Formats: sequence, structure tokens, C-alpha cells
Amino acid sequence: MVITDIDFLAYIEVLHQKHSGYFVLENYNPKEIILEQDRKYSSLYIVKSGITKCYLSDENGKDFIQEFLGEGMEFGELEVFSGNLSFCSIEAISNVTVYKISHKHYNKLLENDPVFNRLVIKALATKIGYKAPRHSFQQSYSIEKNILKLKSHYPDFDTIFSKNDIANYLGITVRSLNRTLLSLK
Amino acid sequence: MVITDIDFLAYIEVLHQKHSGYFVLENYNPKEIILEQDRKYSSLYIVKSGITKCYLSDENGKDFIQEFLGEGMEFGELEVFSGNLSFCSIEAISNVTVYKISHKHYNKLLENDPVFNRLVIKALATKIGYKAPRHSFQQSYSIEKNILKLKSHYPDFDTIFSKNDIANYLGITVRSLNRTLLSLK
DNA sequence: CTTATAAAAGGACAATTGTCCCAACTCTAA
DNA sequence: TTAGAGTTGGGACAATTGTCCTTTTATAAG
Repeated sequence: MVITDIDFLAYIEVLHQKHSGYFVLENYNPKEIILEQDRKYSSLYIVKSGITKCYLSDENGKDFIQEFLGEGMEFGELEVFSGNLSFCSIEAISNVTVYKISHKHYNKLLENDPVFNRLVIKALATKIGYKAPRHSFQQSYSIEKNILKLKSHYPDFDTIFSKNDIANYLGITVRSLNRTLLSLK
Repeated sequence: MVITDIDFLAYIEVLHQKHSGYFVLENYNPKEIILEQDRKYSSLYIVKSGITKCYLSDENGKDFIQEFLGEGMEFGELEVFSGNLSFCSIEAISNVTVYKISHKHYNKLLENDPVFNRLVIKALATKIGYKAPRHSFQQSYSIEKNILKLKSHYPDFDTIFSKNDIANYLGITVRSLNRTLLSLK
């Protein structure tokens, strides 16, 4: 439910020492939006601490939460490769600290630092790998099984996240979520 | 519905000339399985021509189609980075020709050929980028709107793909698909 | 041409999930 | 302290979708 990448974060900390001008630390409070959908950015971010949510909003105002991103997860990096506008929004859930780095410096690291290059590729591969099984499970199984699965991986999920976020994560309505939680007593 | 990557394929063709030992051409007939879920492989593939389906099977035998992969799409590459078993199956839908390359040679190219490196990263980014909007749309909108969207992008989708595949792609049952198609006359 | 097998189409019903409400509770700002 | 906004919980009903089953159509094999 909350994805992390400790190895990547550790290496970012190393790079932060080595190239002091590359990374800038920023802090965000809960509910602050760090990155907004359909905008043009020239920097990207890596989570140093805290939890964020990564979501898409459609015309009707419905939100679809892709993932909750924790320590070591980067966001805004896809736009470096595609050149497009950001295609999701990122909002802080807890207090969040991020490393910010410009596309330019990010590209320099990618080209000149093979360790960094490999870690970025790994991070992308991980992002691909966790999406498909989750969506597959969500579509194939009942809400009840999905909630039980969440609970088994994340016993206290309902104290950390709002009902609204949980529902949007599971792609259901809050009403359905409550109904199922009640039936599970 | 069918993802392609012409730039990547073009570059693979170039590499195929340059490093004659790296790539092997293979042919598959419709319904043949090229790569099977939960197995260990030491090679990966790039589609030269034809259409394949990329799907996950769960314990109940239900299939979840992630995408249809066309020219220039690679598969089996995630396992190079994760070291895990393959996490989806690939089956030929039409007659398919693929380039096969070993993990070892693939890694060599990644490390020594910056153009190849960047194209692979781009390909990974694309894979991330197309999944989220699709699943978001599928979860938020009715079956009818999903089918209309498919139709607008792919007018003759129902002649190329079986009903079963279309249903699995949309995460619905064939019964629901038929019902909706009928109501659309 | 016939039989077997799979794919497509749809009837009837049940189960799931969403929509639209309203009430209770918390939290903040004035 | 109160007004207002936001979150939570749930009732009643409607709509959507799935399950199960039967029939028809197409396709392949002998």
C-alpha cells in the first residue's frame, strides 16, 4: 500500500553529499499539493520522509489513487522522458520532506553515474511491477477480499488514511467501503 | 489498446546489424505462448511484427489482460532488473515475429550504449504512463463508456480480438460485454 | 457431410455496488 | 459559543454486473 525504495534513498543521500548543488530539501504539511496534474515542471522529487498520495483526477472530480509513495520513491520523473505534462498529482498525507532536483541535473546523473542509472531503471521496473497485480486483484475479487488483503499487509490502514482515500485507492465508493467494513465487524 | 514503439524497434534493427550475435529471430503462431508466468528466464523479447497479449492468471483461472503489445514492445525485461520470476504470460494473437536477446547481452547494451539505455528508460516510462489512466477510467466509468472509448480509438476491435479477450481486457465478463454491445445496437 | 468442439448470444435471477439521502460527530474559525 | 465545513456511519432503493444455463452459430476434424 505504501511503496518505498530504501536503496534508492540511501544513494540519493550519498549524491546529496557529493553534488551539493543538485538537491534541494523541501517540507510539506499534510494536504499540501506538491505536484499538480497537467502542469509543466522542470524538476522532480524523491521522498526523504513521510507519506504522499499519487492520484489522478478526472473531469467529474473523481480521484483515482495510484499509490501511496513513501521513503525513496520518486515522482515527476516520467515527464523527463516523455516531455509531457505531469499526468498525476501528488499530495502530502503526513509531514513530508522531499529532495527536489532539476531535470537537467537528473539527466546529468543518469548519463554519468551508472549506479544511479541502474537504480532509476530498477525504480521504474518496480513501478510497473506492482501496478498490474494490484489492478488485476481489484478487478477480479470482491471488495471484501480486497479489504482483507489490505488489512493483512497493513493492519492499521484505517487509522492512517481517510475513508475517502481508502475508497479511492480501491476504486469503490465510501458507502461500499463502510458496508463491507461493517460486515467484517 | 495495442501499444507500439517504432523508435525502439528501429534501433533494435540497427543493433541487430551491428551485433549480429545478440539477437535471434523467432516466429510464433496464434495462441502459442511465448513467455509463461512464474518461470525463470534468461532472455527477453522485442516484438518485430504481429500482436501479442500480456496477461496475468490468478488461482481461479481468471485472466487479466494488461495490454496488447505490438511492434517494438519488449517483454520479459522487468526480470532483468528485479531478478524475479516472470510475472505475466505473453501469448501470440496473430502470427508474431520477435527478437530474442539474452539478459547478458541486454545488460551489456544498457551499460555501453547510451542511446539504447535511454530508449529502454523511455519504454519503461511509457509502460508506467499508459497503465494508470486506463485503470482509472475503467474503474470510474460504466462498461458502456469504456466500450465507446475502445471503439473510438479502435473501430474494428471486435473483429481482431475475441470476446473473451476484450472482456478480460476490460475486467468484465463476456455476458456483460454482450449485454452492453447489444444495448449500443 | 457429419460430428465434435469452441465461440457467441442471450434469458432469468441473484448478488453486488452505487446513488441519494440524512444524522451524528469532530474540528476549526469567527 | 456558535456556525459551518468536513468526516463518518448507515437506511432505502435503483442500477449494474455476475452467475448459471441454454441455444445458436461458427470452425475444425474425421
